[in-house]
Amino acid sequence: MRSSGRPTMVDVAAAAGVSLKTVSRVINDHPNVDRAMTDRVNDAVARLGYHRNAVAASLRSGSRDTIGFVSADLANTVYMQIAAAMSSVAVGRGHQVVIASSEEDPAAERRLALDFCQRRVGGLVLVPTSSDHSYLAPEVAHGTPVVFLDRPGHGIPADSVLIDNRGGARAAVGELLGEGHRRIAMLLDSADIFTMAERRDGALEAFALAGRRPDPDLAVMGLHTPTAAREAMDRLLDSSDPPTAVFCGNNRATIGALQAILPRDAEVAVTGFDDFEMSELLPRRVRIVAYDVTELGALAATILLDRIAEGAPADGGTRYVPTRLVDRGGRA
Amino acid sequence: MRSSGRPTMVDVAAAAGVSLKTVSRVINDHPNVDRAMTDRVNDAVARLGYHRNAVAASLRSGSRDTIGFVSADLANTVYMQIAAAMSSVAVGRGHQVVIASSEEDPAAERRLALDFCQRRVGGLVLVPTSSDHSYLAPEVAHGTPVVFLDRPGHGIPADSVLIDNRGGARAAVGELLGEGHRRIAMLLDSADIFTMAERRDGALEAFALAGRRPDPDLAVMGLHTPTAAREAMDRLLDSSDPPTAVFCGNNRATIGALQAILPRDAEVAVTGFDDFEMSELLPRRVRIVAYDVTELGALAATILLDRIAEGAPADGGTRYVPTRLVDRGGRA
DNA sequence: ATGAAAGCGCTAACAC
DNA sequence: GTGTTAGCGCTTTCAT
Repeated sequence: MRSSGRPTMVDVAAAAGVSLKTVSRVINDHPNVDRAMTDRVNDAVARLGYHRNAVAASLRSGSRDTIGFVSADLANTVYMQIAAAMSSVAVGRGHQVVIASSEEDPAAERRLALDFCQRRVGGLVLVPTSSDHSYLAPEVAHGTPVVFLDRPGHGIPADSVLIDNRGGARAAVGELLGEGHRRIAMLLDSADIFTMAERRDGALEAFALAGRRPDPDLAVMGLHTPTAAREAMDRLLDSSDPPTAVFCGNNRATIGALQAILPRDAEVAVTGFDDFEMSELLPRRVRIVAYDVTELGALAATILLDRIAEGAPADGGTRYVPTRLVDRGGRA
Repeated sequence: MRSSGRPTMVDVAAAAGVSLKTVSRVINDHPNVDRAMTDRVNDAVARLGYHRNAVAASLRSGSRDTIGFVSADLANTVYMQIAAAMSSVAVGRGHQVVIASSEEDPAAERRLALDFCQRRVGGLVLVPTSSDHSYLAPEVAHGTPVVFLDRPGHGIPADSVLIDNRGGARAAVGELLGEGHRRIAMLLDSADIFTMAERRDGALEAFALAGRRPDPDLAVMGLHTPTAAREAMDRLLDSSDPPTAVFCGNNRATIGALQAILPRDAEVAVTGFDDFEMSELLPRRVRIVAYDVTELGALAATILLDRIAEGAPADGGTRYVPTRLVDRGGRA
């Protein structure tokens, strides 16, 4: 073995008295290697404590068995669950997942995505923060497929995996309207966020289908935190003509609304988008527009791995993960 | 540019009419490069759409700016939060994080950890599943530091970052005893799990400090799911002499216990280890032994990156993340 | 301040 | 079935 560092295939070959190529064949489980040779090589490997250098291998072979996941916000448990689901699928197919978070910063997204490309990932899953992904065009052209997750991307051919935001919101608000609710509050984050705009539009579709118009005073947008949602809900409840129901655009809004509603035991039907841990333990009935987060991640990973395997460019197709309206809480 | 594939530094050098080395210097922001040269190179880079190949660079330089995280169970939101915190710290220090999950399978842990080493990660953070990590001894000896997270590892020099399980449990049960509770149930997972054994021992210490003995009939172990915990709690509540308080060893146990307690509105003081999303919305007071999950991940990443930076082997030290007893719920 | 040559550790061609 | 040779794309001497 060379004086410094770990043993290499050359060292193993020397120790086993065979050629470098034979060692490579044994290490990579190639067929057509003589049994005796294999044993001699394996002996030397064990003796020297040899481990294959995957970096060198992938440089030479051009193999790229890593996929990069650029989340928009890893603090959000939903994206972490997605990352976990992706990792599970990827590892099962001989890949691994590298994660990073743009923290909703377009510049960071770009930096991280291009950095992954420099490291020669086999493909990228992106939760878009920027509105233009043409900076990735050269990478896609050179064979790095991209899958957009949760939000659509722009400027490159890529697949997308989205939630059926519109349908979920339409079903939720539709059910409230069907039950006779007329004063339905809406607590939403900014409409600049794709999912929020979609959910709002779905809710409006439900009003239209019921032949009704939403009361603009009951719709509050730009709520980014549970606290903001709680304060908005408090104001609505304190008004002279409070809502009888509320539709919350994401789980932060739902949490905030409940923080306002529960202490005063207000009679408001609560429906929210996004399920959350422990929702079943809530002290009152809450309806949730739920979807299979694991499916979202697994689907994105599967599509990406298929693209990598087939070496074909993305066709720009969009897959929607369905939602369903479920009952939570109310058991206490 | 060569016929196939992406442009390389050689292509850029030819296009700019400079040497390969000059290109390398410009790309890597070396000082002492003439302004005119820099411009010519940058021109060629832009024209050819050149991107650095980080795989080739790290093969030659031996740099290793990735850290591997082998979680025991990525479906567990706590480990996902930890991964997110690690990624955040690592990216801030020019590294990236690769994640994988052993799913509590020692063989998988070994396979994943060694696979990361083949890919020449700069270091490993491991949530141990196996009880012997000597399989990593050659890697550690060759300069790959290891940090154990949440559970101690064995057989190699490595740092550890653990929660103060014992102290947290002692404080929680101690407070219940101090309030006069004498029939305190304990719902725990298997004692084979390090954290469970520690939490149980901490609870027993509290009893000892109070000069009391726990009732063995009230201690249920091996509860792996919320459902199992709920059934156990139901049985205890149905018994002739039910407990007046319960200490739950993890958040799954807490959830199960609440699922039993809330519907029947039983008068049982609930204390549980591990905080969870939405715990503040619970319809009754619940005390939680909480800790800063982000700190746990950030600490592990920081220690590992320091080891990598200093090139020094681990000293086998253990850092404890403190716990604190907090009040949750009871606002409704 | 710049360049020429060597080589990181491995796999892909091609011989034999 | 096995060995020889070349070279992946870059960084690192060392020379100029």
